[in-house]
Amino acid sequence: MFIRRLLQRRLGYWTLAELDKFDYRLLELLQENSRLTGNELSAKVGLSSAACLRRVQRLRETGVIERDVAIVSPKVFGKKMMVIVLLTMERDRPDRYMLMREEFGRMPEVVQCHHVTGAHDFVLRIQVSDMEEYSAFVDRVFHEPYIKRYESLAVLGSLK
Amino acid sequence: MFIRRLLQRRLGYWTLAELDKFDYRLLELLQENSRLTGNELSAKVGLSSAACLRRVQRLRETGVIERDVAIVSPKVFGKKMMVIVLLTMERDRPDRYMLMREEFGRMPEVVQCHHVTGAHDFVLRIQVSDMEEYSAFVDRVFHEPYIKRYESLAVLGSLK
DNA sequence: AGATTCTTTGCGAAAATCTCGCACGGATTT
DNA sequence: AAATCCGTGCGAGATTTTCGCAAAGAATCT
Repeated sequence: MFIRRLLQRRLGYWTLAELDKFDYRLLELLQENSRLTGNELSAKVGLSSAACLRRVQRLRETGVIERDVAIVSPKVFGKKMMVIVLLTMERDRPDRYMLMREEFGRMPEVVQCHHVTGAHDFVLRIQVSDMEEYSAFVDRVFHEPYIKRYESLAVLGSLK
Repeated sequence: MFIRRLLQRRLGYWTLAELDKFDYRLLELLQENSRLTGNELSAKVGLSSAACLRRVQRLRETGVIERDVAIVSPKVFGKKMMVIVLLTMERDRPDRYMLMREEFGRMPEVVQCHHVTGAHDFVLRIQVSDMEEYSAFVDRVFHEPYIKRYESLAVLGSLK
């Protein structure tokens, strides 16, 4: 177990080798439910409560656990409609890519944004309340000269 | 505020009308960081710590907050590669849709699965460690008679 | 309007949970 | 073999959450 600290100190961040089976088990559990208490973790992992919490604490500090979030039922925000958009940009404006990403990051409708290879450039996941809102969004965002084409896929149902 | 409990009792679950601005603010905050303490929430929301926690407790009980999860850096699990797949199925096998969804649900590589309208039928988000693993996944899953076409978009970078 | 009922709030005590120092034991280095 | 470096469990102390209670606000009823 000596490796842990050593590598952490030298590299300043974690690499795979430093996590043992306990860490993986903890991550697995917390990924499913981050509100498990020290005692609950202890029972499932086989370490004392304190040991579990210390490990979790370090996983957080070192960025292995990036953050903890509450998953809110989408219905609540009335954003019942989800759309996946395949976006193709004009090839002559590569400088636009970074700007686009930043802009997408600030738009509340954009739940996810992936920059991809292949026939398209971006895959966006959009969450809106209805078609009207989506339509407005499209007009506002996608009718730009450097956007060549966009394809909207309305989501009928999702898993995970 | 009387509406809250009333509807809750009658319907057994929450509807939009029952959430006030405080609830929305709390949800907004917890969606970003679910580890905020009562005092921190109190300061940002303008209610007492106890009131905040009581509300959050209820949001959880009633399913408005579905669950809390830790977000683990994908690098940690060695799943460094993300691929988005646009899947088109043969039109004559609508019965396959449900089965597919269930199967995707059980595959650990499939992080997300959306059933969509339009030119494609499914949009999958796949997380694997390398091209080799992805290749194996494709061979195993996509080479089925009822799958007409699939398009893989490798993710270069993501937001959110 | 006024009385009644139901709900939420803030406060503060009690319970639960987390953090931290400490001594011990196993592993690695010298 | 001695010294050093973790990680562990234990337990005290700190922090956080839960809960009961009285008071205040709304909604409902007369």
